[in-house]
Amino acid sequence: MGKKIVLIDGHSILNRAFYGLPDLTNSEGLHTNAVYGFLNILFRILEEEKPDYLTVAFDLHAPTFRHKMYEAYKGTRKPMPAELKEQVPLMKEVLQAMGIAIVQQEGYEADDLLGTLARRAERGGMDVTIVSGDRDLLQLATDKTKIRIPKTKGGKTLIEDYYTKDVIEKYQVKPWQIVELKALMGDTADNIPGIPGVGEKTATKMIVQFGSVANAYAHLEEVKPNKARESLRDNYDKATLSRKLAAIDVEAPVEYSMEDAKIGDFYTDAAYEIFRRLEFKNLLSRFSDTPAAEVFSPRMITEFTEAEEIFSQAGKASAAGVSVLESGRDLLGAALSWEDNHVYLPVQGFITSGYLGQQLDGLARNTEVCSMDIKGLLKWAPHLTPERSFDASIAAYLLNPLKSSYHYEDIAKEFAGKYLPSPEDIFKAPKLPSPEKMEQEQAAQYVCAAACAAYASRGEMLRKLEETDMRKLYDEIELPLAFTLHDMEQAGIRVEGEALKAYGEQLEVRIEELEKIIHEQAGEEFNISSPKQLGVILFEKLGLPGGRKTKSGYSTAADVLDKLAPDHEIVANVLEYRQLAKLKSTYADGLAAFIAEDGRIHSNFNQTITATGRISSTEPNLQNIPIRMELGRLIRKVFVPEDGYVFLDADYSQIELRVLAHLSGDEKLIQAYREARDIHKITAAEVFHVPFDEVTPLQRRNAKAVNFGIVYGISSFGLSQDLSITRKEAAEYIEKYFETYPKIKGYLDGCVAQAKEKGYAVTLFGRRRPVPELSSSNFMQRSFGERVAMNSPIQGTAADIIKIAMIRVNNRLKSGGFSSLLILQVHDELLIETKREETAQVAAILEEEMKNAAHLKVNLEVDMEEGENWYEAK
DNA sequence: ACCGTCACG
DNA sequence: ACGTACGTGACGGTA
Repeated sequence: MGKKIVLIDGHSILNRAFYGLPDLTNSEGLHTNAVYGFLNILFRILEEEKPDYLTVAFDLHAPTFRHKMYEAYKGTRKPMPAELKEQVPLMKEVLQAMGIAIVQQEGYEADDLLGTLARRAERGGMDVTIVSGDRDLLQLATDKTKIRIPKTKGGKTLIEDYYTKDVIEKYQVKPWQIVELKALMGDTADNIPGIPGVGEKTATKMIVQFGSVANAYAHLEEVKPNKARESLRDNYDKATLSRKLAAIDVEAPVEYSMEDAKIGDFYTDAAYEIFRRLEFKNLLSRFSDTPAAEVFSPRMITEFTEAEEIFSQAGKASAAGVSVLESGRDLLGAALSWEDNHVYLPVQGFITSGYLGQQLDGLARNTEVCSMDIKGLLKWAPHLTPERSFDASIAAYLLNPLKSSYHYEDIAKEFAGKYLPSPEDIFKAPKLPSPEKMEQEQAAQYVCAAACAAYASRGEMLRKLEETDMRKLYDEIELPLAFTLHDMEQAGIRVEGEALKAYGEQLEVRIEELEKIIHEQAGEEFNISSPKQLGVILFEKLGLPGGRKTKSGYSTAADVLDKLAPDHEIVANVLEYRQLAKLKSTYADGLAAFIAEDGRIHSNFNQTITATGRISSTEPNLQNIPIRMELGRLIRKVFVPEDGYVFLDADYSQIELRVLAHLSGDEKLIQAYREARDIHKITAAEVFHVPFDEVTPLQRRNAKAVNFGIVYGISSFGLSQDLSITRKEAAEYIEKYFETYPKIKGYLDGCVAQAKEKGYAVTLFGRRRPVPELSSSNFMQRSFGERVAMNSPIQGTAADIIKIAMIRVNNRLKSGGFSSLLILQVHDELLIETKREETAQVAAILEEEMKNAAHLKVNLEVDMEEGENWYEAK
């Protein structure tokens, strides 16, 4: 069988990959999406083709003959974005490290190199595959040379293949005639002029009829239609030049040795090193002999006396990794990892979950317990303390809060240089099996690896936290907070299931009514919940003026429909239907599904999700329970305290604006808060130059929107959208605002400048958020980065402050022997289920700790309510 | 799995 | 010219 060579058009594929993939950066901020996409396409091609030889061709930057020629014709190629430009040398470096031949030559474009090498290889009896995103290359197709064109469609890469017959099928001409086609129709992307007035259709007809441009001129009188004939006659020079521009040189004097192109082992040390630097972790797994082979077989402990001995041994270490395997409410086993010891203790016989918990609690008397998830561990070992714990996920989150997940194998690799087997490696499956189905050997490896990762990464992570000035943030806020969040999750919140059900049924009645009315008004039945179908009904059948568009059709978002409400009665009904459907599905039915056997909902509070330092709530989300609309707000009546208890709810008054006053040091804003009056009204009075008492409600509303805008990273467009005013007016408001509070602008600009310089934004307590978007050449991305740089310190500082308050409130309730429980946090609000007799004391503690969580240049004010349910307490 | 929508701060 | 406000999570529909 003949040998096979794959030739790749380097720039073209890099380009495709760049525009086809979202922006990726490694933690140094280096853009890597194009390189990553290129490699994925490369590996796919190699798997499919299994070639013997491989070469990648690049253009050199020096102007070539053909470039010069089309510069003469308005050379309007867009400059390469900086994010792509920096990846070109990187790509070459990667290829070199993988031992892949690169060909590039002064005076020749990649096309010419590819064409020349393809012909040479074919003459040598080889099968040839050329990979490019550029259809120009189709002229090189033969029966032995296949052109492959990758296309990204909806995230998937489809590859179109062309031999001679495929080109004929698609373009009705032979491959070499593509040149003739281009000579006539031109190619704007390549700045080939072509013949004016001749497009694809006419050109194809002519070439099918005459075979070539030269022959068309030879039979000029037969050319039809008349217009094309005249244009052809008048533009002989253009045709000749265009043909020259379109033709790929297949006889370039390329210096090239087939020997260098022979495929060897890509998975070299150098390649490994560079993949690691670029953080291509799923490509790293292709390295068969990587240290990922570090498989350890944990010692299995099944005898009670052995277990005793193990805990005694581990207790002598200064630190030990701990991880548990659980299923629902059961503990299945625990792993310990310290120094060179890896043990797994399945729950069985005398080794009960209670025993393991006790031992783990005991371990923490002298040993620092290192875990990937301290909050989760607390379920089994409730007496752990922040003083003797380490949480690797939280540390990793602080060091880079932008990651979407914190897997133990990534953390071990990054911070301990350890290559631990991932769950996929261990279970040889793409997804983690359910705990009860795990083989015990594999379960042991898995749980032990997690324990090992936490233990082994501890030193380096703490060092990095010191280095980044976040050690205090970690020690005094984040780690203690995990304990507070654990308490809150355990506490849960009582929900009246029956009342919730009744609420849902009430909604259902009205939903069915509305459905009938809407279908009647539309004149047909359709799914109102489908934006697609709704769009067709509203904008096509009923002919309403369709405004904004989305990727998949008309936008039917509430703000769009609001504007259409006067045009047709159906719109208001749709809006009401939407509102009710949301309440029913997400809240009435949604929440009911989460009521546990104790009659309470135990939400998860996640500490390692948000970019800014806020916590998030899931399964269910209790941080977005309706309040703005009365109908939704009623749901809060089903959230009730235990008998003999009441709710105390306290929220910070405009904490973000107060933080802004502090961070900016603007005396005027600080003064406004010292006067403790209505801040939006004061702002309105100042911005609109009217006496305080004459501020109209509209002026106050506008001022309030500006205040919000400032916190979000102001833009005139955003403000204009919010207030339904012109951009110009919005810009004027902003300008007046900056005049009113002169230090704010300087502060915000400083935030951007600092984030640009350092690469991250910082809160008052040292929390960092990287802002890689700031170095983007894309206007939209960069603007986003600027807003983020302005918003993150404000939102993040507010998050830091309420976290401090939570920890202190919770600790005081516990140490003070109170029965009251902190049960919810909603960003600027805390909810306590308070024993009636303790109400006054708890209220005092809550207020005191919230107000004193931070001492800013303005006081932190707290509004507090008491109630028999959450509706009343807010 | 992704989009559009909408609930909250 | 570009086309957005910052931060989340859950749902139903659609591919």
